[in-house]
Amino acid sequence: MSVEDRRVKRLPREVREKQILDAAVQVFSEHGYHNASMDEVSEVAGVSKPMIYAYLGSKEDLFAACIRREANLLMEAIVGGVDQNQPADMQLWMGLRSFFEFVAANKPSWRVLHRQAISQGGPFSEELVAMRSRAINLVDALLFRSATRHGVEEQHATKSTEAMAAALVGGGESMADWWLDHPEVPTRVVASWLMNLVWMGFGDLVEGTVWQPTP
Amino acid sequence: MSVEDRRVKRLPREVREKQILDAAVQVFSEHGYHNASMDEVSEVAGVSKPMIYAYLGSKEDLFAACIRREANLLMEAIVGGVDQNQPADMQLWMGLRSFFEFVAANKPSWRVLHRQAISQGGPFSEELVAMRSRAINLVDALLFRSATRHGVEEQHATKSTEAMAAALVGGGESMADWWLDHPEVPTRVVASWLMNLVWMGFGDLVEGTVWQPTP
Amino acid sequence: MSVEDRRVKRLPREVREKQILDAAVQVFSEHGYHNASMDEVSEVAGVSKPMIYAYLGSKEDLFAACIRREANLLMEAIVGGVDQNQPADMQLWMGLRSFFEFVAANKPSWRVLHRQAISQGGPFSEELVAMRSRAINLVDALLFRSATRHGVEEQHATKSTEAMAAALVGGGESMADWWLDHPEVPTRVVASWLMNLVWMGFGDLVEGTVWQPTP
Amino acid sequence: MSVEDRRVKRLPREVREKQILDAAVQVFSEHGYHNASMDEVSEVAGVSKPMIYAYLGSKEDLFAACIRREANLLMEAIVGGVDQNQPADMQLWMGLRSFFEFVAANKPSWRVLHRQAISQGGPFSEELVAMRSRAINLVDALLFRSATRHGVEEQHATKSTEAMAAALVGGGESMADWWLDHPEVPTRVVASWLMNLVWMGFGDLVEGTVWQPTP
DNA sequence: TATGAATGAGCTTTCATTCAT
DNA sequence: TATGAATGAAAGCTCATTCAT
Repeated sequence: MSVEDRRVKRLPREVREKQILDAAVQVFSEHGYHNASMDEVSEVAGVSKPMIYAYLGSKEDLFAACIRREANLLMEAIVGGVDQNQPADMQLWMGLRSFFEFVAANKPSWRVLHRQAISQGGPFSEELVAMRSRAINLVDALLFRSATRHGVEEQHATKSTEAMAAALVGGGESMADWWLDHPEVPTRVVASWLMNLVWMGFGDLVEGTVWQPTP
Repeated sequence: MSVEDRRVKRLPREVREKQILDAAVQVFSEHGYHNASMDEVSEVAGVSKPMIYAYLGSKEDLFAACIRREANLLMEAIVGGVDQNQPADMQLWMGLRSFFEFVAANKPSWRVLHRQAISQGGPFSEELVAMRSRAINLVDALLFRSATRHGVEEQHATKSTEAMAAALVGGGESMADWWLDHPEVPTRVVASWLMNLVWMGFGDLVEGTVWQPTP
Repeated sequence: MSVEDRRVKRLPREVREKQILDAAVQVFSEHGYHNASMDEVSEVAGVSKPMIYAYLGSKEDLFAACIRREANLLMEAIVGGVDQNQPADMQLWMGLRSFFEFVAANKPSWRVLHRQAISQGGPFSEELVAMRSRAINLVDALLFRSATRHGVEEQHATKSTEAMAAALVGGGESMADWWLDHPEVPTRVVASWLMNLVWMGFGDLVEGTVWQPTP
Repeated sequence: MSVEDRRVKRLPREVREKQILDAAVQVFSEHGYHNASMDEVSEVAGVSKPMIYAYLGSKEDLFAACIRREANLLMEAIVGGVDQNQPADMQLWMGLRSFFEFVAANKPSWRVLHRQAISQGGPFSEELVAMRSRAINLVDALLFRSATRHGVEEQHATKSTEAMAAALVGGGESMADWWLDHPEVPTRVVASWLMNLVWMGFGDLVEGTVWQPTP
């Protein structure tokens, strides 16, 4: 019996669950949530449909499980890449690098997270919005701490840093998307562009150098 | 036949098409592309399904038509809000303001464009990517002109400004989304945050003030 | 085009609904609720499944509609066969005859009502129990009126006549079932057996002739 | 291994079979034949599914085994409650009492027998009809003996007593059902109602007091 | 032009049943 | 003996799409 046997039998539950989730991420990332069929997932996973339902539940459940797993992996990658003892700018920089590296190494995961999850209402957005919030909060904390440390009033800082964090996260997502079509650019470079854009602009703002429309 | 009849007959094609597209945008924005049914579109439009197929083609065609129309409206709003004779920063500023105002005034359109269109593969991404490209190019042109004018080498500027433009557009989209949940913040303020973030950071970059990781 | 064309096209809704209900009664009576498949119903009806769902709703709804229709037909047959101006015994007699005649003429209806409906919990039992109640009440009213007229105390009569009515209805159902296997016996005769059994025994009871266990 | 282990291993076949049948009766009575799943039976029984198949065969077989067992219990209860040396009326009376007492003491059994078994075609009706026949024959024998003893011609008695026995059994079933919703009425009372209804009416019939429609 | 009537095709989900250990 | 792991097969339901009028 070859080691490569596509259809291995009687595996423990854990292993099968991983197989299924892997297949699901792949299929969802290729066709999108709605166009993906459970048949294809089962085929790719090398597992019959009833097993999927027995282990992971409905299609919705399966998709949610994918999102949860991938979102956790992504956040772990980012947080794991950051040294909390470093200054704020270095933390942001390392976070960005980790983010782009994760995307580069896990394109299907990213597609599921970015494209599919957002567009499906209710049940999933919760999972997704939760992760997005974590990311935004992470960045927001950095910005906020940095801003107040430079003398900006707390009250004034609160909302603007949150919105900027949202913009940064969104900008990162957008750049990651752009990068999918320009893979020849090293992720390091892409990260540095975003870093510069955000950190310098933010620094200026904190120091009172503000752009204002000429009236 | 009373003047009040909801279902008016024998209307010219243009009017019918508008009715249908309006209904489609509404329905797609509420339920998403896949969960939207042609039945509901026809019901909301007050037009029978065969008419929809006769005038706008398949569901895909209909969705594409929605995107095209809304994307054009959005781009027209942005371009129309910008005075090409103004300096680059003012153009960007007015563009941003117009963008956020459009979103505020056309939430369903925005939802269709931002959430639904992105997540559907192939057929639509073309329409959508086209519009996104127009937006990115618009911004890129501003940045590029400004960068080279300040002495940055063209070759070096090309990719970085494009990526930054992508980041700006993505950041704008993300902020627009954030704003949907914080409508009490005036769009003017949101626009100014993004403007500052981008323009100042970009200015520094152009002038050689660059953030670099401490090695 | 032959008049006998199995698949006639573009019929008005009413006609299709009747076709579908007819087919459903037949199929449900043959295979039972659960073993009946919507595919077979659609095949027998000469109508595609989507029409069934469009017109009659889910399988449950369809079954409920069958029961409702057949139950009404049965009750109408019984009530229609009874002359309210006749004395109680004649009313009961005519009701019994009509009942057995209906069963003889509509065996599938009866199977659906008697065998299938009872065994399916909740949703249907309501429809069914409603009809059964009507039947029991009908009989109960006859018995009760007759009993009190003969001097039995109201309070005492209430429960016993209701229970007896239940027994009569159940006995009727049971006899109808028995008759399905002995169709050579005229329904008239079967009806007379039940009539005698019930009416005579009831009459004795009313007159105080009571059987009691010898202690 | 603790004495308290729910799941005891290596039990003799008899015990396992009883466990399984008990569980099956419970589950079938709760959900009905079709809605009951083998999974639930195995869960309730505390026995894995393969064991069920090994011991009792398919779902149909299992159900048939339930019916057989419960039917036998019921018939044993009835027969065991009757003293064959008593006169016919007392035998009938004791039988009725035993019947209602069994129903009161074994509601799940009764539900399986009365509601579930009847509605499932072919395979089970045989088991069920067999028991029903035994009951009808039992009653029929009593009635027939009593009728011929009173001078009714055998030929004439044959069919009518059989049909009446069917009616009595059906009436009993129906009353048992009625009683499930009126448990405050003592079974003794219910039994006496049915006894009077049947015995008195039958007695009249035997003595030539016959109800006849006025022409 | 306009539509009620109609369907092919496909999807998710469930279950009785059986391997392999 | 006993079971966790696994599946073939089918059922209910929906939807985009098109006739026939």
